[in-house]
Amino acid sequence: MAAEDKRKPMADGDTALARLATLAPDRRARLLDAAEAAFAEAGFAGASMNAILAAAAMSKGQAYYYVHDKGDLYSAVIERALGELVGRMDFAAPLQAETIDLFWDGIYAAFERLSGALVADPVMAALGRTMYEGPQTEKALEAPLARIGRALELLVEKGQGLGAVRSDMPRALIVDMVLSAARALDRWFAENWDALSPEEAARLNLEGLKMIRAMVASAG
Amino acid sequence: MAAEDKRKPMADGDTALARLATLAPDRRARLLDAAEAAFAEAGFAGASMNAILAAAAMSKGQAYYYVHDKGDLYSAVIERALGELVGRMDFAAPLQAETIDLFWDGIYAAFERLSGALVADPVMAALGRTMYEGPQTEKALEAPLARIGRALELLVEKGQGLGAVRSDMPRALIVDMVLSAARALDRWFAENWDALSPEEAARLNLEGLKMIRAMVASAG
DNA sequence: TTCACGTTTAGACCACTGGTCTAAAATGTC
DNA sequence: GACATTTTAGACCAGTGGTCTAAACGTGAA
Repeated sequence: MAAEDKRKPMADGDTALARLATLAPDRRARLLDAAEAAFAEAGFAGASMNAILAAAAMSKGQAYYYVHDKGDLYSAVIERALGELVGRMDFAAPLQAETIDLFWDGIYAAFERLSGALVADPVMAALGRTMYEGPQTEKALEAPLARIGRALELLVEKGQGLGAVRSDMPRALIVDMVLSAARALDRWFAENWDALSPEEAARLNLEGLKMIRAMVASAG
Repeated sequence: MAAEDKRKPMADGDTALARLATLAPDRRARLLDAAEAAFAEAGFAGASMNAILAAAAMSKGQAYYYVHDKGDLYSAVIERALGELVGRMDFAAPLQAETIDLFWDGIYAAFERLSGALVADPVMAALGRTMYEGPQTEKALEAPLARIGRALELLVEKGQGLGAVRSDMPRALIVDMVLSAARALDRWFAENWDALSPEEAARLNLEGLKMIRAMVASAG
């Protein structure tokens, strides 16, 4: 607890995570797979480290050699999942758009791809719902979220440059509100998917994005 | 674990919560106060039941006689907090509004009151952030959230009647998106409050509400 | 006053949690 | 082969939410 303990606060965590990167890919995958399933099903706090390790056939000493914390493990899981997701979204088109309409169309397409991926992969969707769990996850998510935030911020910046997105509000606030509304939309879809005809689902998805657009579009 | 154990699944919980209602008000308050502080500081999972009971000077047997669960205790805390909050908001004006402008003005005023209350009471704000923690809280929140959802739904219904709110999307979805965006707005305020001048804060608050309005307003 | 009976309280106890630690095993390196 | 470093195993620890038994308390009848 002494101040001196904090001289290199992240040293242990860093070396541990660095080791994780060098772990044989199959063992690494076994660990992350087991953790991902557990977190998705029970949330961060609800998932049992012991159960994860048992499922991954990994001893405690081994695991805590490659990971400093339950939080570290969680970060690694999220980071991997996030990598797959943003890869699927592909924001190249809207980022290079030269008109407001092309900008929005590109975004519609990217979010449609994301939504499709989440609907097709309920584990990933559940994992995403985990991310607002509380102080413990919040800390573990700093790094991964910063990355996705930067990506979205780039998008908002581009939109502001085109005059598509309002410039009279802090960019970070706009990013937050868009993310939140988008997640609400997605959660609603996840919950009501079975009761929707494909056409209705498509219409609501597009219309939901238009609502978000209306929220952030520059006035006039 | 046998099926027969579930014949009356909520009986115990119900009787326990019913007993809590009859507990002497001061002891009840002592318990709920301690729990509220703990949940606000550490989240649902992070808060220690033992610590709460110690702070409330209450034995384990006593507590679990009045409450079936940690979740039950959490529900009780949220319910009490929610009661105070909705009391402060007062939606009478917008619910009786006869023009679109009056409707929105009433809502602006109510949300301004809410925002003020949350800013003035950081414990309450932290408690609110707790509510998306995961499967465990979600279950405990069903009852309290249903109540607030019904209130907001009434509001949306009124808005649709006036033509202020779009009617081409499921009402539940609109409610979800509004709640999410509003919470994002509020969280952003909580985090950036210190860096804001009062005038800027007021402007952003109003403008943020207008963004939400733009999102749900009927087209044209 | 004494007894009986339902309600309420105390806290020892339980299985399990995430995390630490030591000692052994494995793996280089000369 | 000998030595040092990296890696693994799992007993162990304090603390968790929750259960359970036994005592304390209150109350009305005899």
